[in-house]
Amino acid sequence: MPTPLATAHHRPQYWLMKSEPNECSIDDALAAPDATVPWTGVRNYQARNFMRDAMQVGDSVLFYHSSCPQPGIAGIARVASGTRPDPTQFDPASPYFDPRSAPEKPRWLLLDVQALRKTRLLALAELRAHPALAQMRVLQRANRLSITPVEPAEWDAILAALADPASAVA
DNA sequence: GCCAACGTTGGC
DNA sequence: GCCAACGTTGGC
Repeated sequence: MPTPLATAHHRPQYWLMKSEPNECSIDDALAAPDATVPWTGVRNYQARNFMRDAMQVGDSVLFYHSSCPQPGIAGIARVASGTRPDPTQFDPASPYFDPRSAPEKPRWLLLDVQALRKTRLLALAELRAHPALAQMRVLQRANRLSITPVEPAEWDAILAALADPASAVA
C-alpha cells in the first residue's frame, strides 16, 4: 500500500515495530550501547519501503513484542538513524541470509532504533478491546507486517492507556 | 503444534 | 502476466 509522502505534513511520524523478545526484547534494547539496536531481519518489501521512504530520525516507535507468550506493546522507542544495508543478508550463518542479495546491490535495509523506556505490557487483547484502536493497522486480521504506521490519535490513546494505572492488568 | 492468511516464487 | 504451490508469520 502506498504511503502518502508528498508533504511532510502527512508523513507518518508514529510507527509500531515488532520484535521477538527472545531475539531482542525492550530490555535487550535498553541494555545496548546508547540503548540503540540495528533493526536487522526485515525481509518484507513493504516494511523495507517504510524504513527507506517514510521513516525519519526522531519518529516515535511503539516497541511491540511478538511471537511470544505475552504479545503486546512493551516500550517506547525512536528512529535513530536513516537506512543502510542490513549486513545479515550477506552472512550465510545468519537466519536472515538472502543468497539472492549481493553487496553491490543490497536488497534489504535496516535502521537504528533507540529504546527510550520500558512500559507496562499493553497486551494485544487490551489493544483489541480499546475502541479508539479498532482501525489500528497491526490489529487488522492476519497482519504480518513487522513495521506499521500508527495514527496520531492511536498513539495518543495508547500513551493514555499506558499512563492509566486503572487500566493496567495486574 | 495448528492453521489461517498472505507474500513470494517460478513454471507456463 | 497468471496463478498454483510453497514458505512464513504469529496468535492461539
